[in-house]
Amino acid sequence: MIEIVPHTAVAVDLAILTVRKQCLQVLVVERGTRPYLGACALPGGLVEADEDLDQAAWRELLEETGLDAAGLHIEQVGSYGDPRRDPRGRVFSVCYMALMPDLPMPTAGGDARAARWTPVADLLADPESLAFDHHRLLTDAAERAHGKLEYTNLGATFCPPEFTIAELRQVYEAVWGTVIDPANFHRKVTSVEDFLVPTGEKTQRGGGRPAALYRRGPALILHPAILRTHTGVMPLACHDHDSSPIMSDTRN
Amino acid sequence: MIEIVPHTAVAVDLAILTVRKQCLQVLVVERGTRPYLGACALPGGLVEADEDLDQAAWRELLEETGLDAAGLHIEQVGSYGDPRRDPRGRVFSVCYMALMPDLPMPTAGGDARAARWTPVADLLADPESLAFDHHRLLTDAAERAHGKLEYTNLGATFCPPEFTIAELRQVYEAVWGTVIDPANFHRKVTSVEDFLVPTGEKTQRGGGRPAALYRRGPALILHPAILRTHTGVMPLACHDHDSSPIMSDTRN
DNA sequence: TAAATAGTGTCTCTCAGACATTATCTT
DNA sequence: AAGATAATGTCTGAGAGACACTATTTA
Repeated sequence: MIEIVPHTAVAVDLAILTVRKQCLQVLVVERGTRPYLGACALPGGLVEADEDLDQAAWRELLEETGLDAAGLHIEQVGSYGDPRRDPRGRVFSVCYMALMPDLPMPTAGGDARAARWTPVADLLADPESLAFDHHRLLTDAAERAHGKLEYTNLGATFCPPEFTIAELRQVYEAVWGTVIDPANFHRKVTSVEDFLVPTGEKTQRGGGRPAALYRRGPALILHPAILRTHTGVMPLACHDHDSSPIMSDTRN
Repeated sequence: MIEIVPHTAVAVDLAILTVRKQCLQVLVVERGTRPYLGACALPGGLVEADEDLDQAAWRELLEETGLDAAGLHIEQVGSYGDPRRDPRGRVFSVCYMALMPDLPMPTAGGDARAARWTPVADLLADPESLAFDHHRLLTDAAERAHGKLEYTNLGATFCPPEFTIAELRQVYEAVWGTVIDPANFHRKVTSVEDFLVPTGEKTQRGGGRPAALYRRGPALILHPAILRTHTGVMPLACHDHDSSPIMSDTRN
């Protein structure tokens, strides 16, 4: 019954997202082989013989970032199977989205390819900015991330383990490209049950009154969702277009 | 760079959903080959050499239902790649969800397998009810359908081209397993811009005052979403567990 | 002190849910 | 007339957005 399609490969590609410098950024690698030699692409690789798709995605994430799973979120976005999407042959690709805080990467990953953070908006603005059909993959991943923030607590996965409400708000503003009223945002996120857990500590990272620190709470689904109608639209451009290699990492 | 994983096949499986007899139902086929000979499964098949995933899904839908695309909605749900999900070898599967009105099927499909509508709730209640990992595929597809009704106008794809608001409401009640206040539902769907287009005609399908007929409007995204908090929960059981073959179709 | 940021209070508007009321058909 | 269903009206409470105001830090 099953007839094997010849030369069929299945790959997993990752849209590893973070918020750096008030801006949604994605980890891209510079390709060291043909085709698309020298072009940017989402990191990824073939699924191994005894691997599940999720396992392959976690393995790729570890290889690229050197970071372990701790607190990260990973989620399948979709699959892509155009017969001509890879000139070398039939390669199906499953795209995963990973959300992580703006961490300094321990290593540059297993292979020698240069990995760098790049603003998502810049890549989405140019359909030719990424190899293969990765522009479409990134479009879908960014849209998924946008939607997930509305009705889940995944925004906090972009923050360090302890964070202020202002830091969380800046995540939402970066992902959505909007300006959010600080007062209303504060009231909203603190009123939703189990969304935030106060640590009792305070920080003076900013210039003004110290802010309370929170951890991500156990609530997964937000009800009602955070977003209704959005009013203020922020200039989507990032303040800093630095696509620095992840070795020379600087926290902001 | 690319090393082909041996014996890799990619299939597309379909969760073809409809609302029949006040109940969300899915088209299942009886397997005519091993493994899982005689068991029920979601219809599907291998992606052909020159096909995109979406094309393969549309082709399978046509083969199973004999119906053309007219007004139907199809959407990728997810991909499944457990190495042991198919005992014959490595088969990745991409699950698609299709939504259609309760139509009499022109033919029983290309092959001789018996295709029948079955209540989704029955299948979900028993993890062993479907072959392979299709119980999980159906779980994910049903959850996707549930969510999509909240913030899109896809509920209307379960209805015939012209429908009454009561018929649309019964779709929502069937998919969500809830009781919805007819008055509030009427006010909601008629107030959302471009959600429904009145035809100007009326029908007397019911016993009371004739209802106005509508078509599905051009609005794709509902804002705000229909569902907030749900109160009334309906008994999920279907009034009729008839899993009649699609040849002997009776409209309700 | 001024500037900056954190956090609270309050007003208004929209909308969901509950439910009464009216409208129009069949029997 | 009685019953059924369609459609509208009205009240209430929850919550979003706007924005004034207070609180607590640094320069």
